[in-house]
Amino acid sequence: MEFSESKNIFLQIRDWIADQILQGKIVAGEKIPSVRELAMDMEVNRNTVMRSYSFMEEEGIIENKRGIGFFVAVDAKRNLLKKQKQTFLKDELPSILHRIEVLKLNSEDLKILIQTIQSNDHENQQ
Amino acid sequence: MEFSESKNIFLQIRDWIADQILQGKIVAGEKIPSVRELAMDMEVNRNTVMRSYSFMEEEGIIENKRGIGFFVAVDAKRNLLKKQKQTFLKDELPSILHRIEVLKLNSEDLKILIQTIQSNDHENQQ
DNA sequence: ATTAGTGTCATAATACACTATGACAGCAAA
DNA sequence: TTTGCTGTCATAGTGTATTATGACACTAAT
Repeated sequence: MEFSESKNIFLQIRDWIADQILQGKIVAGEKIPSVRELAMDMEVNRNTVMRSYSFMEEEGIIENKRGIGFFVAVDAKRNLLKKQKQTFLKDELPSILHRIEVLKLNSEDLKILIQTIQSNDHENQQ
Repeated sequence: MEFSESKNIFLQIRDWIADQILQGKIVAGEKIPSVRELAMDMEVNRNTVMRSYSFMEEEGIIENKRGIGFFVAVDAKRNLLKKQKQTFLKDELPSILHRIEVLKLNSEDLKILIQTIQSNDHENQQ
């Protein structure tokens, strides 16, 4: 995995796992990679992955079974959706809006963005 | 100034100055705060501000006059606009799109976003 | 010439993310 | 019971952002 320089690695790992859950690639009750295994795959230290997992455990999106490993919590996806939606609209969107205003980006520059939003309008199921 | 934990302070200072320039609050040729002064205002070390300024000098958006201070470069605004526009569309927009897809945010959730974009459509000058 | 304001350089100390490694306990299967 | 997975804890080392200070050269104004 390729990491960004500007953000802590253990948070990027967390974000990656969370994204897997939101995309449905990992479902509730399913086991996630062991600390050692993921550390190997991502060419990262065990302690760093451990930190990500501890962090996610406190958030309640994964749970530990002693001697076995970590598993996706039952309401992980629902909680992640709620929390991230709130974070995005409240914290990230304002800076995005400011960016768009300052850079004077118009409908043509952001055609893909508008298309993406509109395609979500036609999906009312859940 | 309030700093985010996740990003380097000297980069946040750079972003702040760049934003002032893009907004036209500081114009070409104008003097920006001295290293010591800005450090005081932002409650940050001199060396940290110095790092921001050195960084911006390498980028060509500010210039130094020995013994006097730093000044906004002539093409600073134009260069910043070009560079940031490119960075936004190429690096940041993709992750925003992915976020919108995963969180299934629709036109109603992002009403303000769409309005902001459309208001830029009616500004064809510059 | 003196004073005060500029940037600049050097040094040391602090804080923290990340790494490297070893050791130990719990669990499951052979 | 042994083997091989799990997580967990402890310890030490590295790199780097940030802080804290001091000192020096340049410029402008008195």
